[in-house]
Amino acid sequence: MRPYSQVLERLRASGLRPTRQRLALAKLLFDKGDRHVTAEILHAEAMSANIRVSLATVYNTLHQFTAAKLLREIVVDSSRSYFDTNTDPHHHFYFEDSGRLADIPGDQVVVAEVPSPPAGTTIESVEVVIRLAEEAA
Amino acid sequence: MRPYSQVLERLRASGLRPTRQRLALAKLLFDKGDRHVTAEILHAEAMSANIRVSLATVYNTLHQFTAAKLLREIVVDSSRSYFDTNTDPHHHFYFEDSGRLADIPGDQVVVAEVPSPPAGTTIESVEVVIRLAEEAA
DNA sequence: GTGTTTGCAAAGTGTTTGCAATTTA
DNA sequence: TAAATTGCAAACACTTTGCAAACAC
Repeated sequence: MRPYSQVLERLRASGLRPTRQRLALAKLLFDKGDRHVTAEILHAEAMSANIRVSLATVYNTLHQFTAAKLLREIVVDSSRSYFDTNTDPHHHFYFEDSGRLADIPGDQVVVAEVPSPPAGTTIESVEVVIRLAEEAA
Repeated sequence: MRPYSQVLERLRASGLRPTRQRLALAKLLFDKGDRHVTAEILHAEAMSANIRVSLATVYNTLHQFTAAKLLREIVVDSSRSYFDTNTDPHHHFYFEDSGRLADIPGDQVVVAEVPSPPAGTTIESVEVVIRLAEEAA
């Protein structure tokens, strides 16, 4: 977890001014434990919390937070971007029917034998996504 | 590898008429070994091969082939869809700078300890993507 | 002939951008 | 007050859709 109190210093360290919008979005993101949000979800939450923020600013903020390593972007759906408040290396369940994303807890997935990267490249990340269908087999 | 010769029967089995466009696209896809294409790439290839196909038909065909299990869709980039002619379970390197996708050969990645799926769900697939940055560390 | 498929152009969706007005330091 | 940030609307890239013409069986 990344307490909201750390956010202010993190923003400063990244040269991001702690504006009303950024602080409010940070509060929504980091006050409730680990979360997976899309821009649209976060914008809707801000609206219901009576925070006036444009969708464009939500997009900007999500990307700035990602650059500041407060968030991690997760690619599971070619039509939407997800952002994860848990930036530690870990993996995901993706519920295909509902579009929900969930962390796979702890070390429940282990990738053994990671291959060495092709010459001239470096491994940025190793991501495991387990796609799930709702309903039993 | 899935020889082109099997395609015709596969199409019939899926209730897809072997039209000029579908056969030509199948030839492009399956005659050259394992491939990773986007709709735009395949359309461009068809154009240079003097095959008259609209982009809309390329999209339709890619989805129909995917439904017929001749292709597998790979999600690595939230702005483009990739299709893989290798439908066997396997994993991928993704070259973030160039947008290229490559199979990780054989058993060079092993996911040990796949967690059991949450109640009421079935595992559809386990996908590993190793994201690569070009240039050495 | 009948139902399927195609191609086009228009519509759709999620995301980004240009720029004037506003806010922060 | 200088520089950063916001909000809006327009622009964007990729993908899907509606429908008449062309095609497969």
